Amino acid sequence: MSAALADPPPALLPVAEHSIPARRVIFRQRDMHDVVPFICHGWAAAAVTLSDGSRQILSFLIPGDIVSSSLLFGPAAHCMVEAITEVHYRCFRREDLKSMLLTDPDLFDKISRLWIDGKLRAYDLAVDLGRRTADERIARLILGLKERLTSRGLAQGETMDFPLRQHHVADATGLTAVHVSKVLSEFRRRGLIEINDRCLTILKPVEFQRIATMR
Amino acid sequence: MSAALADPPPALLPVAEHSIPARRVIFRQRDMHDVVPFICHGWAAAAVTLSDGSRQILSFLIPGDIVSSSLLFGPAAHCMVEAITEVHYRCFRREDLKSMLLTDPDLFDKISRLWIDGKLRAYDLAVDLGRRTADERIARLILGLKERLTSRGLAQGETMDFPLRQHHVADATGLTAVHVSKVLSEFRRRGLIEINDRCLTILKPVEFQRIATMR
DNA sequence: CGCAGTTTTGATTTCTGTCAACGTCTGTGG
DNA sequence: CCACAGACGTTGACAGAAATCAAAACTGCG
Repeated sequence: MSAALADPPPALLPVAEHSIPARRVIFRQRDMHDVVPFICHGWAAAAVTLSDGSRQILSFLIPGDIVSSSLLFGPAAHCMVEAITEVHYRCFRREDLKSMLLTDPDLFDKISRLWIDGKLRAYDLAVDLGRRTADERIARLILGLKERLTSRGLAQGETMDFPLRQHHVADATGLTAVHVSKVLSEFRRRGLIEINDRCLTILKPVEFQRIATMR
Repeated sequence: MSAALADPPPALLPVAEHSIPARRVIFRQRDMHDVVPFICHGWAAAAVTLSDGSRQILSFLIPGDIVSSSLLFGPAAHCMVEAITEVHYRCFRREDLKSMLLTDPDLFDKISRLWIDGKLRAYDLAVDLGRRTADERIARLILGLKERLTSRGLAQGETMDFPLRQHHVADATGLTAVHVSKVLSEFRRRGLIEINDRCLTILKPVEFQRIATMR
């Protein structure tokens, strides 16, 4: 189960709410903020862009996620965030959160959990990118998303929303969109998964899981 | 400059000091601890091992590093730590650190800095593994280590201790030891670096830097 | 000395990227 | 309602990067 601040502390009032259309950048790598934004609706991606234009997506953000958890501690976001679908998010003042943090040990634990989870996911990503094949990476991405969605009550059994384009999958797995297309086609051909209408269903959970955990 | 707790808070006394010989595991992925260990001498590696035996090194630990920064918040280390050289480290009680954390805002900032740095390095690693070639990854690993050593006064100009075996470099960069050997040979042949006696010197800093930042 | 761990080198294979062409879908404006 | 443009997805031929395999030399050490 992944930690999330699905219910922000009731004493805390958002200072702003925003709505952003799909494919729009929410904020850039060098931006500074004194607010901490939480996603309440839609999907986004946190990414880094290299000077040759290639991108690495570090994490997909779904409802309940902090947009950039380093904003909890300082004004630097450190990565670019882009809306995938239409996104609604709410901002809280960092100063408010910080002072609550020091007085409310419960909130402190919640935030620590959030941080540790984020770091573990960053490490998992590194392991995937460093040591796994294209098939494994893609299967693991899908299963990881499904697990996170499930833990927030946002999945329906083996079916889940899947608004990602193949280039998102490519940018997240360190592959090219062309290769992602080939791997997904092969998954479909083998009857492992099905993608219709921006929804993904895992048809053979056991076999699919095996691909993700080959090593 | 990378954050480090080179000088632990003076009021805090280590509850234990240890010395571990080279190549010995300091602790395992599933171990639980109520102490937070800091390296005071030697190099170690934090790694994850997959079931087929392949490993991904997530970070090299040098003097001043917390052995596993997730230990600040909970008893789970989440990865294996192995000594590369002989290592000396000191342990502090998590409970002591935690209660100081809530009273001493200065320490709080220091620790936040440490966390953010750790996470940024995890993200950098993911970007390197996902989007860069073997040459770039190896050059960046070397330069990253040099920078961290320099910021702690542990490097001598363009020369630094380099106790890593080629398999360490391979495990950290997602490559094989064979390929690392070929790339390092090529670097040497081009007169970019020199490795003698477990010491590495960057002979052409500008050119070497360029390899690391090609994209 | 002998042994285990390391490094080097070359031949070959596998995986993934690149390039290019084409088909589909979606939303927009006439 | 249709035409069109841009984004997206698919496919095949080919190229390139790194892995794998194998053998041999080197290193440090009990």
